[in-house]
Amino acid sequence: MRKKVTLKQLARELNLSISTVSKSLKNDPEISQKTINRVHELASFYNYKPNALAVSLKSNKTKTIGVILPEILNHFFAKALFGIEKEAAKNGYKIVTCITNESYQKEVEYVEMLNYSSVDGFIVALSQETQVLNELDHFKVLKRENVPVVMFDRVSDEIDCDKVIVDDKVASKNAMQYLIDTGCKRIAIVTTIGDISVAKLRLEGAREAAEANKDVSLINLEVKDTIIDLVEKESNAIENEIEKFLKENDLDAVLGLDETAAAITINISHKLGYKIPQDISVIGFTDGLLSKHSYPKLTTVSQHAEDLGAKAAEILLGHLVDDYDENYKTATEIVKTSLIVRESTK
Amino acid sequence: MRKKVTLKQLARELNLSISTVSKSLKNDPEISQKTINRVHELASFYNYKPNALAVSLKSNKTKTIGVILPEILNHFFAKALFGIEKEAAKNGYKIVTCITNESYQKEVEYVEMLNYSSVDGFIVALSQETQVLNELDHFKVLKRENVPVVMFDRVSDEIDCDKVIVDDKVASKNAMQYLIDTGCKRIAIVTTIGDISVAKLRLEGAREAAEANKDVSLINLEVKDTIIDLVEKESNAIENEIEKFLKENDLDAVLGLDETAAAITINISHKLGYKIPQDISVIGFTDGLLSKHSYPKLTTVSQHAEDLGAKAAEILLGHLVDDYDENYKTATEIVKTSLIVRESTK
DNA sequence: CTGAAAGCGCTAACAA
DNA sequence: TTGTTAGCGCTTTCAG
Repeated sequence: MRKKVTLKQLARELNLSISTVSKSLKNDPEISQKTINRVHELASFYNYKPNALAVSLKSNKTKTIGVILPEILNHFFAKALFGIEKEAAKNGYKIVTCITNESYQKEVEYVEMLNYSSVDGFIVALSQETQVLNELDHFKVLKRENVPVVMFDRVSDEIDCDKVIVDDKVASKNAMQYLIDTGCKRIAIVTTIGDISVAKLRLEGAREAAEANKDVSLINLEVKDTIIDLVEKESNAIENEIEKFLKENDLDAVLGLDETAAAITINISHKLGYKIPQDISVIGFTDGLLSKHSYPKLTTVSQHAEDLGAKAAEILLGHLVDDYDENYKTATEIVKTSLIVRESTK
Repeated sequence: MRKKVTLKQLARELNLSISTVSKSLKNDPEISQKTINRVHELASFYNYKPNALAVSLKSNKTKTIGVILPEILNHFFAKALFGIEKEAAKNGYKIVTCITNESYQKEVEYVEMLNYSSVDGFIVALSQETQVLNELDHFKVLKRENVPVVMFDRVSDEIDCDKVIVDDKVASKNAMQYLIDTGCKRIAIVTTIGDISVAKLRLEGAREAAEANKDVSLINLEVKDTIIDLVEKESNAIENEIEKFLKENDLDAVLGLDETAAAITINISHKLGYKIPQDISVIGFTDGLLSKHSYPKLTTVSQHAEDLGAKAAEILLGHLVDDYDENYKTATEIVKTSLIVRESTK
């Protein structure tokens, strides 16, 4: 078993002191060029790399950011993670990812664990349960210890930190307006994620658009089920509920507040013999795989998840530089959504 | 800014030496119960947690495992990651995740970076490019340094390490046989992932099943496109190619070697007015979101990605215990697949 | 130009 | 029962 080479060993082989070797590796001008060359040569011969742990212990920086996500089996968060990872890698940072599975308890544990592993900062999207309980002390600790946090998508007003969100309300309003503009009058909202902050905003936006057009009626179905169940189960319960709802209501459009709701609506419509978009228009949220591979393809609100993740990472990394002002004022960045019109609307 | 409390501070406040405090925290029997109690009390008052970096530097263990995935915008890998994360968390391990985006270069960089961050071990699924180039020196380095590696799904014979795979050949054979058993005779194979190891195995399996039934004919379409493009683009090119293929060939079944291929086949069939499964049966691989939310729902080979990930983690963790035998013989674990019959087959 | 020494926070062998 | 010391690998100040 070959062990990793250390400064000490290089120093010994070169008959130099550890500190000289260390400085040489950094091309410190106070070291002679000749020595610097000798050191570099041997170092690259052994493929020397400084031990990251030791550097971190000394510098109190790990070049690691903790990412806490509620789910990963969800295109939106997967894509955001992708954006985060890309941005982090570009700047020589690693990410350590924890998935709370929408559990408050897990979230608390992970925040603690990562904090004690000395991550340099956090990127967080809150779990559903955390949002419902509105318990955020675990983040207040970070605040007190001055660990930078950036929240995205699932954020909380209780915590004063940088945030990156999507303007869900406007997005939803626009989507609704699009349906209205294309002649839809009896529009239903279908959601399977009623509990979380973004769904509430989306609902509000849709309401506003509907209320501004007096001949439009809005019907609301909230499928009571957690997000996790949806992904894990065959989810017939949800489908049945949506089927019943579609049969009982005479609709000409559905706005799904999440991708699954929209996808299921499309499939149930087929089953019931409704033509899309002739009989019924459908719009969804989150431009994921389901939207691209449904039939017909789904018109959808794209939240630009990757950009969102990248943006969150960018902001966090900005706080990780040396000369970071402790008393700076936090900001909330709003990433614009766009309505991607495909074939499920007129 | 409140800083984290250290042993030193506890020691000072208690008028004890650092080592006494350290031992007390571990309930070392050579320390008096009284002292132990005092220490514990103050420690929990300050919510003391040992600095993970220092512990790691000392012990040469980080309680972190490096996970290298080709993609994350892919249900299979996302699910595997979920399984890994769960298993790791259960054992007090963190994971640091890197996404190669199917690039060899990135894979090399990440392996190096994580190795020099002293992860305790690796869980890897090879990138497409790595498999095509068949360049695996970056893993041989790990072998030499005795860093445990477990590969899953996308593995290589060149590397002697534990592996967790799915029996793709058998799975594919069974899927094919199922089509044959339900009366299909003119069966096509559609794939968009021809380059990677698993696709080749799946193709082989399908061939074997077809050849064993002499009245069955097999037609093959390999859509030349990388996986990444598929996910990122609207991918009309692929759809057009599949559409042309379906029109030109008189088929009664399609076996998609990846989920996307199967999902697109279903949608194109709708477009062409073919009834599923009456006119054409479809089977896919990877029981992801698309399979559950297609219409009709897709009969699919489930690779049990979560179990696969969990298994890989379990094996790796087994090597991370103290008394690990250096010269143990590596093994390849095969996770059974199952055919989930839904509505896209007779 | 080079080296000795202290220290990051912790553990563990050894002394007292 | 408690404390001293050395050391994990590195950086950095200060001396030589």
